[in-house]
Amino acid sequence: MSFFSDLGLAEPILRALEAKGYSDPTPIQQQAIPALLEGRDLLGIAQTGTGKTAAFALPSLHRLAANPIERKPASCRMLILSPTRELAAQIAENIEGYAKYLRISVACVFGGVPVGKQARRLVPGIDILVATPGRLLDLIDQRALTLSRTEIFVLDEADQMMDLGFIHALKRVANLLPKTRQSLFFSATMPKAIEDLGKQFIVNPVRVEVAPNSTTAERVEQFVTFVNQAEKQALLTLRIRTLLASKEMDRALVFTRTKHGADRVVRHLTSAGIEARAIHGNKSQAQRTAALEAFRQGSCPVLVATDIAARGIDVSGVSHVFNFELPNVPEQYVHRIGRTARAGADGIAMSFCAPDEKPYLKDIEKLTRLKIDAMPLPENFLSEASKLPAPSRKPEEEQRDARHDARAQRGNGGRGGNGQARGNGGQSHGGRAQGRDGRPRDVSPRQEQRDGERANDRGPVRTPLTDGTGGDKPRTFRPRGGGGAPGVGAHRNKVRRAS
DNA sequence: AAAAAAT
Repeated sequence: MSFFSDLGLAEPILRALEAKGYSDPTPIQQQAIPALLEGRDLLGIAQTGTGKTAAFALPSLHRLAANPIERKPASCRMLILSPTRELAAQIAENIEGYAKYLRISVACVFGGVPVGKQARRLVPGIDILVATPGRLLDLIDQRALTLSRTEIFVLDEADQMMDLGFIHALKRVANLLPKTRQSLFFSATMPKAIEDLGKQFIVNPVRVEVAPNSTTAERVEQFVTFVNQAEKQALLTLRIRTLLASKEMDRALVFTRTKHGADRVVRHLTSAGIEARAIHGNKSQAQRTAALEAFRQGSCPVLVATDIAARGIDVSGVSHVFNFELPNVPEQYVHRIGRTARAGADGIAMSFCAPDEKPYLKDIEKLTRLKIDAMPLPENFLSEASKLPAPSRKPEEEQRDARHDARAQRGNGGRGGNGQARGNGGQSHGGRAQGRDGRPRDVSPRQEQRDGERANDRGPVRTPLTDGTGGDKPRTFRPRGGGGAPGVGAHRNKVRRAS
């Protein structure tokens, strides 16, 4: 059983595989395809890069093509749900390739782009629909789609889809599906609680497990460097610069904990002359698509991402994954480093661990049953770090944020929003710019600027990065709660939360 | 606590 041709798939499917150069099924495909051809439900546990998509797409294509019932308007015969737009697009693209020689139509719907074209595509009905949950329900509510004739339901990244933020939408979708259907759940990790929850949606599934629960991708070499949060940026810049210079690095994916953090890292790298782009949920869909495309094409060697890109995203030549911050859900670590060492290639994962992240590292090592080797800081770290330039600012974005804050503070005052753009620099709003307690609100200055001012107030600041030699960018290192104005930080948080 | 996902 080591060829696709032994698995009983229809000839046009085999031809498409041949055209792609695939002849041997991966282990998960060997196990899943026969069961799925029989119409069984399936719980698939497999690391990414093991051929998950083909494992469910090939037998489903076979079954759909073998039973060519009349296409009904505004319906789909097979529905695949994905947690991110990029992953949905990638799945659809792969399936289109496998369906090349079949009369099977494939569509993909997700948010962030106009809905009209997507809705029109569904009018005559579609065979295979790949979707993210929000837009799918939107189309259903618009009567552009019904799930009453769906024969096959696939949940990719099932554990994430059953997370709190998704479970509601998932339950709605599940309720709209016919009772008799084939259901497939796939996930790289499958914690027990999630598996139990999933059993509500599947019936007597075949369980296919390729790697033991939560084991780390094996060919990824993993390291951890213990470093203060304030020094991480310099460390990342220097590491990437060295790896690029020595041609050891093809593409690097850098994960941050927050969307803001991703933008910050990009600014630092860019100002150090390293081309980098960010992808996260606050970017427009156009920006997200462009960033991923530039990364894929190779015109941009560094992609900085939130966990939006942790799962499934398949880009060849990702030689390095950096965890700028450690994920606090250990499973997420396995997903992240699975972006490298794909399809037989090697990969290196370098994690930065600040003192307060050590518990997360423990969790990760426990889950992967692996002790991650420590990699020391470069010998010349301090002196090299002090030579790095200050990051560039992003004025438009700052202004937009500031305006947004101000508007939120004023309440929804119709279209008064452009007042601030003209002239008086915002200060004249003082009368209204007050917190709820009536005290004047600190509207404009950014935290970095405050840091700078404070540094000047205090005279020379000894920092871990500059050796106290006073580089062009003083990096202040302020112990929490120490020094003056402890209320400022909390106040700022309050303001930001109001937006 | 953060991120993702509809407008």
